[in-house]
Amino acid sequence: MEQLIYVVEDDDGVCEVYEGAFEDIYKTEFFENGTDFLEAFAKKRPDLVILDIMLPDMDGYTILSNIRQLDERIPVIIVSAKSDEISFVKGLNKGADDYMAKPFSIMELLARVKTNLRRANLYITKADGFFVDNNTYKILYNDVDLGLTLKEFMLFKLLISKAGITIEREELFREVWGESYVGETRTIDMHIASLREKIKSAGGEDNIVTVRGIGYRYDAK
Amino acid sequence: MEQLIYVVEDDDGVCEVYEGAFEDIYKTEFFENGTDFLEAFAKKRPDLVILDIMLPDMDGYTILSNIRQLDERIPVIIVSAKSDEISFVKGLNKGADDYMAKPFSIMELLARVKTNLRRANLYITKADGFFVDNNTYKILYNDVDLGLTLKEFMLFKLLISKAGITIEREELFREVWGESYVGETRTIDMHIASLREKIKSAGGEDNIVTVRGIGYRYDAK
DNA sequence: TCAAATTTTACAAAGGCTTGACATTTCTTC
DNA sequence: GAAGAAATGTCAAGCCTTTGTAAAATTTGA
Repeated sequence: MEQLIYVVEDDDGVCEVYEGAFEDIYKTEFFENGTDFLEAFAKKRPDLVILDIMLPDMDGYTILSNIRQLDERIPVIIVSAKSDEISFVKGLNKGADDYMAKPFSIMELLARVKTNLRRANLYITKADGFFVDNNTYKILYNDVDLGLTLKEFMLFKLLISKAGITIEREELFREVWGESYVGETRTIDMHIASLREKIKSAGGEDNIVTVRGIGYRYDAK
Repeated sequence: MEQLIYVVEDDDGVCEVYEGAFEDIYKTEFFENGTDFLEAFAKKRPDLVILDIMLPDMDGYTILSNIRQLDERIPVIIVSAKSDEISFVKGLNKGADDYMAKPFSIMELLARVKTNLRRANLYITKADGFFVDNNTYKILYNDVDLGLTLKEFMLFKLLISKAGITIEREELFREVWGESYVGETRTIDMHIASLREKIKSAGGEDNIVTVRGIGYRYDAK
């Protein structure tokens, strides 16, 4: 699943360097100022933010505070034009996860991004508005808890994790129930039904497709 | 609560620098070699580890693997004598949380330590009104002693230390009782029950969540 | 030995899962 | 296009598993 990174940076040259380094690995969106960024952030959360402290319209620390108000966990890497240790400490106090002083090697930035994503994604995967939280065994749709039972959770997680791929009944049964399918009861259908029901209740579309004769598939939007 | 840092570093000069920087902020213990460190680590877990890759007796990566086997989450910052990017990547893949190439400013190390502790503390909430005292084996809620027995203490400490993460019954059993779960008696449930009871008596909310089919989880407020 | 802690037993209470009957849809065949 | 067959959707009842709780039995430590 491709991960999304927001970069807040007003220097075009730097942006180009980032773009070259990140393409093919992450999806990136660039923002020249804090206003645009915060607007986008409110609409759609990225997996990580790279934030330049020096911006035309807004103090980077203000942006950081805003981010942290909306989201405690999204990793934020602060980038500063000078190795100003005071601002570094300030950033950390405001909830930054990492800090890099320009100039730095793009390899190092890539590595830091990777580390921070790894940490954040250790237990949470997200797709298409759904958050699969393996810590709590909950799946949220736009922050609404679907209230799934364990079997439903495992079933939906499996479907989402193989989005776009049809999973045979036999495989669903084996993965979720740990047995091979006996092919006569309506057990799977029932769980699919209640899944669809709960997704709809939470305001989501029914993206679970029945593939007659084979099984089910989750289709991303 | 003062946080404990283990530093594995064989260069005395470097150790002195660390000591000067860390005193008054963190409690530090220094180890000259991997053997001593691992022995101490097995006995008492620090809140963070600073690990030099070049050691007399043992490869730093071996130590890292050992740490990760015992604990998934304790932040480990790798320190390397040369800016060798290959070993950097190797460290990250083996589960390091951060990396610093010598020479670096001590301020930067301090900052990294702080960042990593902050991040780790997102998951390990020793706050939330509860104070876990490992010396007296007491847990206080708003200065009120819960009066826990040893098993209750270990159980609750484990739950709190992984706040937000569901712990399987099997793991609870293994961590607290040191055996694998045989799954027939109500032992764990009993202790959970008395924990809930004692927390309530001390005026706390019941933040221990039952995850049916899996285990229990402590949810921060 | 006594008291506290821990474990076990037994039963109650929830909650979730499965099942079977029947309805509906889709596919096949003529 | 119609009829039959096969697969899937739906419903509600009952069963089974898991968890909560009380009390008794056992162990542990002073």
